[in-house]
Amino acid sequence: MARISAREKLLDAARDVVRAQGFSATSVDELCAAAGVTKGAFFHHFASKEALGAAAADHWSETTGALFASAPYHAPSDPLERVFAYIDFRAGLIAGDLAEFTCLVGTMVQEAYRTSDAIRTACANSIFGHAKTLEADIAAAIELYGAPAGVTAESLARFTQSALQGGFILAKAAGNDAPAREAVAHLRRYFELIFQPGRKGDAP
Amino acid sequence: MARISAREKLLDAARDVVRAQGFSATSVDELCAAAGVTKGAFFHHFASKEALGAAAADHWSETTGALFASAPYHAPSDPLERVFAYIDFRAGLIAGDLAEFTCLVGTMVQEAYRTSDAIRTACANSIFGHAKTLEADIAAAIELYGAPAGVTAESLARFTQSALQGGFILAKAAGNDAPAREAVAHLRRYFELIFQPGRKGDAP
DNA sequence: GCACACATACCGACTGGTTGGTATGTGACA
DNA sequence: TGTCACATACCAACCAGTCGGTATGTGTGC
Repeated sequence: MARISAREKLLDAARDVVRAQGFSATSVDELCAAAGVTKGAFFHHFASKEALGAAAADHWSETTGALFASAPYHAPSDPLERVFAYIDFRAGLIAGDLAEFTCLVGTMVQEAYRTSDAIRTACANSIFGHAKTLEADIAAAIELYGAPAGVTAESLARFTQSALQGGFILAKAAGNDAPAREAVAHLRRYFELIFQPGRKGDAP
Repeated sequence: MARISAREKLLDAARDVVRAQGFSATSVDELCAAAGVTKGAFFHHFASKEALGAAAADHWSETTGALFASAPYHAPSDPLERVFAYIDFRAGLIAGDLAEFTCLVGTMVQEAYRTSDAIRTACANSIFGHAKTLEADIAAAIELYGAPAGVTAESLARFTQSALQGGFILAKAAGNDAPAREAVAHLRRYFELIFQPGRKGDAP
């Protein structure tokens, strides 16, 4: 029976509680209670609350990275199909409670971008690192099918994350997941229009 | 000499400090110091910190509402040109410090959507209310030029806000305004592709 | 195979400062 | 003279972080 370390339990608790309440509004005591560990354990593993925040962002990068790496959207042989499969996979993740499908690092970086460079950097690595995993497929799709002038794979990959993060904010405001689903649908249509056959003004 | 009331000063201070630090991380004392008023004045005007948050969101709706209402993007006679002029106007607002051009209510709703219904509602009214001001022009553009099946003015208006809010998050992560400008550029291209002449599959 | 030295993981009472909020006072103006 | 718009003083709860201590390994020399 593999026992879960206090560190792991705190990281998992941080993921859940921070997505529901935000980082600043969550106290160390609350985190410990949610994780079922003591304050001593907290400060044994993390030098400060800020360090826990940065570690939680790194942990998020690792767990979501593994989820996306093993996801089925990499299967199609056509790169453009893989991109659409990615978008559809993201749409499928939008289900259940808001705090379950929204983004930890998107939430944290809004609160801490100016007050904690450690957290800001860890969140930036998570978001832009994930965007980077899409670049190869998008670049191959552009190579194969062409794209309007000025469209680059890097920029397009980043925009997928902008659309998603923005959808999450509107979903939180609305109190339901509809705006997030809607944002993904528009994102998909944007890609369909960019790569539609017979679009004028560019060549593969 | 029109004296500015403590209430107004607190609302303005909240706008600036909350955009820089977040709502939870900002204390009432800090707000009072930034506004140059005492704690007595704070609780004379607001029943609680939460009430100040909701009032700040409402104040944001009013001031930004006035800014957009008097902006020059309403001038063109063609509705689609007005939509592009709006997008370009938004692009022009992205300048200077991150805390100066990012969105107060987008920041607040991420922190408070689950803990304060008053704040969540005020933020939702601000975001969706602003989106609503775009609907007439977008609907007229669809009427005039047609749009792909499934595209509605309401949904498209909301998506403009998703793209912007997401751009702000990535900008905060990056530490500069580039991702926000980039998001607006992609949003513009999406509209160009939706309304491009000769697109297949639909009629005006 | 066992004693010893040291390391890691954790515990929980405690502290000094901060928090949102309250109670009471005061000057200006109607 | 009353009431509105603030100011001052204060409080109990809570905050992040500390600290002395314990329990359980783990590698090493004999």
